[in-house]
Amino acid sequence: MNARATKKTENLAERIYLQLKQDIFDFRLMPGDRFSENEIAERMGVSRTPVREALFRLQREAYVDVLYRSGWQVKPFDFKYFEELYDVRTILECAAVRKLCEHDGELSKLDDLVSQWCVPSEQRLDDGPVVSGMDERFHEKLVEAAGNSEMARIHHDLTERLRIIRRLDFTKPPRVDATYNEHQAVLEAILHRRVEQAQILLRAHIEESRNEVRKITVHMLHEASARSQLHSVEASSIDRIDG
Amino acid sequence: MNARATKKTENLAERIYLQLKQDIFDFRLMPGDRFSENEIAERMGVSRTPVREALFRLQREAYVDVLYRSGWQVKPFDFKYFEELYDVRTILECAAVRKLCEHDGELSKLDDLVSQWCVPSEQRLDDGPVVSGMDERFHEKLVEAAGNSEMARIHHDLTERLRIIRRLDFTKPPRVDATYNEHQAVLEAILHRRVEQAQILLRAHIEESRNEVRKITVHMLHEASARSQLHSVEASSIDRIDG
DNA sequence: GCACACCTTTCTGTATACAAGTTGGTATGC
DNA sequence: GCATACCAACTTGTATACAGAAAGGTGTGC
Repeated sequence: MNARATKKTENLAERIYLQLKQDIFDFRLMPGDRFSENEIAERMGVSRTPVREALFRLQREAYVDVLYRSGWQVKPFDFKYFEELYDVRTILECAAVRKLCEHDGELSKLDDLVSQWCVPSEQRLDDGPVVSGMDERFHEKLVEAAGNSEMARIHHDLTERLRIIRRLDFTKPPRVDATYNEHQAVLEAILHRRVEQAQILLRAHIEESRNEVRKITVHMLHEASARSQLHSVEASSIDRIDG
Repeated sequence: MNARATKKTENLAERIYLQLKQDIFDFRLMPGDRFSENEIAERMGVSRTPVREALFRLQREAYVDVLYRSGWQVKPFDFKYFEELYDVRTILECAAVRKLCEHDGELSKLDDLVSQWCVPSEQRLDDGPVVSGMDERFHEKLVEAAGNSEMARIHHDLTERLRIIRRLDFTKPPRVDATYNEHQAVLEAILHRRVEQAQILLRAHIEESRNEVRKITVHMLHEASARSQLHSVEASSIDRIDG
């Protein structure tokens, strides 16, 4: 009877974790920002214990760093890091596509994706953030369909880590439309068991998204840099951003 | 001046973490075993705080599970899980080999590996555990040489998780010798930029190791099962082991 | 003898107290 | 005026105290 009564009280640490991650994603906590456990605890109205638990999780996921007895820091942006993540993502997804194409039985697992992406242009959605989320799910479902749950888990982790910059894609309608076309082409290639073609298409699709994000990120960070200099903040975070 | 004075006192939580992992690896903590934070804390002579930190890390690495307000449990063996890890490992290593073969410049990064593995048979080592460790490093260095540090990190995680069953390989001299031959063949194929051949050889090498471990694991777990039934322990952990 | 309810114990989740160390500012000596 | 040393405030790391919930044993009613 108390199954839904305890709907919210469970997992204080989890709540802090999600909140902090959202703060980082929304740039309320900027790359390079330093803060203490007490600050967070007071701001969230909890004790240090769940805050520390949340911070350790974020540290393990490479969002923050602990400075020995001298506070925490939001990890500065590192382009090389994101490039590498994109790279691994491509490798895993191409492997998933190969598994799917070489799979003997039906590919009914892909039905959902087909009905979502292979639609006439008038039925296509055009809301940037919505399509961005759909794009994430497309790639995740592709890997899940390959049947290796550990591969799917690792790919999911990559997706999480890339989200902070990936959602900068889909800010322009042409990218939304291109995404529909590219997903459709990939799905058709898989359904026709054309391994090489499907991999080439997928690789190209990810590469385009990556390039788009790369452009936007550079732009965005230059703006952030300008803001920082305006506020005469010490430029430590920006140094590393540009570096 | 106190740089080396604080050699050991640092990181109590880290120490507990390593100790617990070792306990799991050495089967002092058997799959399915249940325990509480207090038990560990008292046994290690510390408070619950660092124990909890260590347990959360182990939980994230899929070694243990927390049962809501009812203790912790060493994760039961799951063959499917290890099979999947092997699979992802193969995918990453094959991708690394491709990168290496398609790399334009010199492959001097592989010099260390060549000098270690491409030796006449009288210079080969034959101590099982030693070669097992060398084998781990061989595969890790192969991926590191590909130049993507995130890929290397993920591969390293896989290696860690697989170690508990992987070291069961190399218990017989023929496997040691075969490992030398196979590593040598892989390296030569890479140095000659034969992508396909290198991948096929590597895939076969991992597959052989996997099969060997599979056989030994089944044997070992049947023994554990027999022991458990002898002690008339409830068979929960063994059920999942065989299942 | 069986079933159900209560109660005690034990568990994790959270808050707080204490210890050890770093940092930055200030005061003092020159 | 500058450099150095000391001190106070603040930080994380660790230990302990408390709260709420789950589990298992025990006792009672039938």
